[in-house]
Amino acid sequence: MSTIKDVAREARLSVTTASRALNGHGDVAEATRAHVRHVAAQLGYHPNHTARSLQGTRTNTIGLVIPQLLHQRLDSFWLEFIGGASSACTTARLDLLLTTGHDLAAELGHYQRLVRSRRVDGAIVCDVRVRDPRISFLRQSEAPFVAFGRTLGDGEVAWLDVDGAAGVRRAVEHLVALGHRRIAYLGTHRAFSFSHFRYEGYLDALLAADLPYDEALVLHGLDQVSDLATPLARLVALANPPTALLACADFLALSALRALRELGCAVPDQISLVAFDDTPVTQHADPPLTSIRQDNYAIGARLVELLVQQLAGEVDRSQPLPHELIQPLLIPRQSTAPPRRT
Amino acid sequence: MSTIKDVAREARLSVTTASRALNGHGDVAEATRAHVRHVAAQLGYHPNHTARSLQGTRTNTIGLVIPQLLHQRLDSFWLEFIGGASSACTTARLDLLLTTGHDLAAELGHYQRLVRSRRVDGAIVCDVRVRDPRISFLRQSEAPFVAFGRTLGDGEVAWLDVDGAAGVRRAVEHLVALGHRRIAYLGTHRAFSFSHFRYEGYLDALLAADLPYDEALVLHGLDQVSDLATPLARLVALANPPTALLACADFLALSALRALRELGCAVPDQISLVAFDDTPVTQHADPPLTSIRQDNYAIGARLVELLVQQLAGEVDRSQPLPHELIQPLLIPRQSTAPPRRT
DNA sequence: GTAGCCGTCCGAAACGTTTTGGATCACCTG
DNA sequence: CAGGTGATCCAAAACGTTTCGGACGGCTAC
Repeated sequence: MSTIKDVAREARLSVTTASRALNGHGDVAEATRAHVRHVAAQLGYHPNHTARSLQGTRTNTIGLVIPQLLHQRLDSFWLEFIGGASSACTTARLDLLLTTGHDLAAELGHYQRLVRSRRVDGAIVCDVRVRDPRISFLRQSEAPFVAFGRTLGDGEVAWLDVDGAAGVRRAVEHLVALGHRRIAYLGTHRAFSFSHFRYEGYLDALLAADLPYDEALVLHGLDQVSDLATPLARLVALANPPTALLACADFLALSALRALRELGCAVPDQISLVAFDDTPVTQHADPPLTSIRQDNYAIGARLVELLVQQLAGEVDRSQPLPHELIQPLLIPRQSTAPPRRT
Repeated sequence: MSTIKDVAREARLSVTTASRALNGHGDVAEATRAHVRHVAAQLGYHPNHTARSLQGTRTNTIGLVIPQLLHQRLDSFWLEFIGGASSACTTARLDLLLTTGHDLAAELGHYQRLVRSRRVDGAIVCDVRVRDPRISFLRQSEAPFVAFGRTLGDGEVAWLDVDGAAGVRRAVEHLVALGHRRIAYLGTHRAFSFSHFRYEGYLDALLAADLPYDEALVLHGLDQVSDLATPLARLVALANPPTALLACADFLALSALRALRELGCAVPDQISLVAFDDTPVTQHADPPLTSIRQDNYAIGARLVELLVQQLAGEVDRSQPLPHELIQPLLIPRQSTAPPRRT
């Protein structure tokens, strides 16, 4: 493989001039530049990226660590997200270093490795927790980063988030408009930031619709491997059972759908069901689920753009870090209907 | 950020000794090593990865370029694949550079950039074409790489592939065992290597089962945006219509399912349907689809392992490059049944 | 004619490591 | 006591690039 020294020697010029010629600097004669270009092309010269990174102090790489997805096959979120991020990286002439971690500690470890060894110029953190050690670390090490999701009390952070509370409010309004007054909530672990805000949206919406809060209608801490049959059976067996179910993640909605089917509880005839995350699986479910949609591709792309801005704007530390709240969309489908008259 | 010079100065030693102490070389006294370690820890020293890469001649990075997925949301293949690759990278102490390309030319461009600028030590090529310019390039530039899929006539290449022909043969045998004799085939563009081999499996299986080949039953060149309603209507309207449909990709199966429903053609009562790629969507479809399963996570991981072996085995160019053929599994579900007696 | 300037070029340093090829010294061996 | 042997350390080169601070010569302006 040829280096710039080869080019310089072959062109009978100094390495400096060869470099400056190829990089379009002004202080080299046009004829010389053309000559250098020609020689470089002929030799098949391409600058060594590593050497460039060492000399400059930019690696032109950003890091993304995502959770290990074994149990999350349903979720097309990540692929769309990655597609958007990667595509935005290409337009910004960056490369994306992708890593997976099987838990939060592993993810933290990866961010530490990437940042400390100067492997990346910046990072994107997703699946943000209410208190997030990855964010604490990145803040403290002063590495540029953008979070997908808000934390609580981790200080000033650049973030982009979907307005989960608003999404849930819209879902509740939709159900209330159909005539529902007993709306159950299926929540994931509230350490996840998205879960926290979606639940807040639920509480807000109840208040706004003047509906009473009933602890019996709220389930927390559910995940991919949770058994929903038992708690749902209990819900349905209540003296005053819910007429609608709001699941704060698509996999919960699908589990719920299956459990309800087994309970002989027809959707939407006996109970309505709303899902968050408008993934293909919820669309192709039977019945297709009413759900709350966000543009995952755009989210990934936008996060990269925010990071790029942060990387470019060298000195304006005085500027406040950007925050962006995206509005999700309610997509009504066949899983919601007016409640049965009793 | 501290460098090894800082460590050396602080420890009152030469840079050489500091380096050798930290890297576990034998020619440094244990007391010295402990001291250096202590100083390094105290200073929060972490070696600069870029500098290391420049000095060694390894970047410890491998490149993966995947197709832009906008129309392919259904496909959980890529996420599982990436998960496996990324996880294997972590265990091999490598990083994964992920890029997307919106077409073959763009993908080629990315491989060229990555390899020429020495950005990566090796690469993985997927979605292999029957003749593949990316593979031609990588071969010619002598970059280590592994292909997911076989090419035709691109010369000696390290590859791993799923035995698509065998998968299709099993599907046909399954249908034949149920009593089907008129089996239609829905194929994607045959430039894709997987498509090529799956179609060959179809032809083989017909021969083995002593069934006649009927051109009218075969559709080629279908993709995500193809209209299946028209060709399927034509199929169903044949004087001697097929009793079973074999789709060589999951998205084709789902499109077919929808089209058949619109045609009022019940699955599996009037026509059986088999899908390739046992993705969640096919499992949750109505009815759940009989399909051919491959372990995408394992495939991604194994590809990385093969690449790592190639990167490690410096000199044994004499050894033949590895080839691995994985056997997929037929998962019978409710979309296949014996043909209706006429 | 000299000072200043512009256009063009270049040597050397720098980025942060690792590795090469000794140097030094104490100790042992015969 | 001379020579050999280890153990421990180090200065300098190397990886491939960009940039800093000139150098050189010809031209213009006074």
